[in-house]
Amino acid sequence: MIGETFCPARKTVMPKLKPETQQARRERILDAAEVCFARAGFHRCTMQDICKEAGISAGALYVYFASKEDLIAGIVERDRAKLAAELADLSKAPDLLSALARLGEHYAVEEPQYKRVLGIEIGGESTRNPNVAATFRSVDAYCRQSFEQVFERARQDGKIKPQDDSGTLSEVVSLIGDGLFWRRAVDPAFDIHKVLPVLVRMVSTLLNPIDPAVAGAVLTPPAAAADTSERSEASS
Amino acid sequence: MIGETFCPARKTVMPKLKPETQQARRERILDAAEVCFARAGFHRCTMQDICKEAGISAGALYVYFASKEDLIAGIVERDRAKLAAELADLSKAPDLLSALARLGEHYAVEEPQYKRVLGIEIGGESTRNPNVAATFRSVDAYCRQSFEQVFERARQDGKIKPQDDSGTLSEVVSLIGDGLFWRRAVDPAFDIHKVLPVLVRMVSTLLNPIDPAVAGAVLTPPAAAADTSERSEASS
DNA sequence: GGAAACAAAACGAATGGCCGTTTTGTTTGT
DNA sequence: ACAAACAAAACGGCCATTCGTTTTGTTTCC
Repeated sequence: MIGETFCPARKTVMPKLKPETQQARRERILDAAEVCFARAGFHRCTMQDICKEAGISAGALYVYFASKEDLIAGIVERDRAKLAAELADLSKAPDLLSALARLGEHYAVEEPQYKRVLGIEIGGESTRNPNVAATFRSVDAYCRQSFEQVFERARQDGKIKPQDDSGTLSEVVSLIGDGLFWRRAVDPAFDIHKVLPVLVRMVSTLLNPIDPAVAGAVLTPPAAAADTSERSEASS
Repeated sequence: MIGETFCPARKTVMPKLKPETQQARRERILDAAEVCFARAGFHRCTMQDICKEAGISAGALYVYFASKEDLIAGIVERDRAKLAAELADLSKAPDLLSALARLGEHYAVEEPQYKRVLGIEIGGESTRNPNVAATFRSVDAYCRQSFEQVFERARQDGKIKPQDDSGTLSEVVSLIGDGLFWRRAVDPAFDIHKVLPVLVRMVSTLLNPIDPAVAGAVLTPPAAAADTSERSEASS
C-alpha cells in the first residue's frame, strides 16, 4: 500500500477536498453567517461569532472567504439568486393571481423571521456598497421583468384586460410585494391573512377593471384557493 | 430640568447656555448624525465622523448625548415624531385620496435621499434594539390608527362605502405606503409618477367598490387634483 | 458698569478594548 | 508524503469613551 508511487506527471497543486465537500463547507459557513448577520446586522456581527455559529476556526473561515466584505457579497448573491429562482417559477403557474398570493404567503409566513431581517439588511447595504448594489439591482430588475412578461402574456392570451401597460402593472405588484416584505420583517404582529384577500381583490380589479365577472373567474378557482392559502389556521 | 435649581437667595450660581441654544446644539448634532448614519449606517459611522460633520469636538458631543446608543435613540425619536406629526395633518384634509397621494409624493420625491435610507436603517435596527423597537412600533401603531379613524369617519359621513372594515383598509394603505418608501429608498431609478395614479385608482376602488360614480367623485375634484399633484410640470 | 469668580461647555489627545486579519504549527485527506 | 485544511494564538488598527485642560458665558459684588 505504501508502495511509494511517485507519479511522473504529478507536480503542482491538486490534492484537496472533493469539490462537493468544499461547496458544502461554503454553504455551511454561509448559513451560519446568515443567522449571525440577521441577528446583529452586518456590522456588529463579528467574524468570531460566525466561526462559533459554524463550528469552525477563523483560519478555516478564511480559506473559503477572503474577507468579511467577501462573505457579505456571498450572502447577498446566494439570497438574491434564490429569490430570482423562486420568482421564475411564477411564470409557469396556470393561475396568475393565486400564484401571486401563494408567493406572498410563502415569503411572509413560511420563511423564518431571520431571513426577512436579512432582506432589510441587504437592501440597506445596497444603498452604500456598490458591490451589493449591483447584484441587488440586477435581481430586482430581473424580477420585475418576469412579472412584466407574465402580465404581457396573460393579456395577449385574453386572460386579463388591464387598462395599464404591463410594465406599470409589474411595478405596482412589485411595490405591493415590497410592502408585504417590509411590514412582515419589521412588525412581528402583522397578520398577513387579514390583508392578503384584499390585496388580491385589489390587484384583480387592476387586471380586469371592466368586467367583474372575468375578474372573479381569475380570482377564484374556488377549490384551489380554499386549500392553498385562505385558511391555513383552521386546522390548528 | 434646566432652570430649576433651588436657590437660597444668596449664593446661588447657575450659569448655563440658554435652554434654547442648548436645544439648538442638540438639533445640530442630530442633523449631523442623521447625515452620517445614512451615509455609513449606524455601525460604520464613527463618533468622530459625526463630530466633524457637526463641527464640534468629541467632548462637546458627550455633553449632549451619553453614548452612541443614546444618539441613535435620539435620531429615531426625532424622525418618528416628525412622521407622526405629518401624518396627523392627514385627518384634516378634506379630500382623502388626494391627501394620500400628496403624502406619497412628499415622502417619495421631496424628502432627500439620505432620509429615506435612514428610514431603512431605523427599521432594521428596530428588529434587534428593544429601545428603538419600542418607539418605532408605537409610532407605527399610531399612524395606522390615524388612518383607521380617517377611514371610519369618511365611512360614517357616507363619503366612502368600503366593503372592508376600516382597520383592514388602514393596514392595506399602510402597506402600500411601506412599499413606496422601500422602493424609493432602494431603487434610485424608481419613478413614482408612473405608479402613483394607478395606486390611487386601486385604493379608490377599495373605498368604493360598488358605485364607480361615487368613487370618481372622491377621486377627482377635477380642478384641485390637476393643480396639486397630477401634473405639476404642465404650468412651467 | 465692569471685573472677579465660577461652573458649564468645549477641546483634543490618550486609553483600553475589540475585531478583522495574519501567522504559526498541527491534522487530515488523497 | 505532501499540500490543503484547520485550530489557536497573536497582531495591529480602529473607535467609543474618558479626562485633564482651556474657553465661554453668566452672575455677583464692588
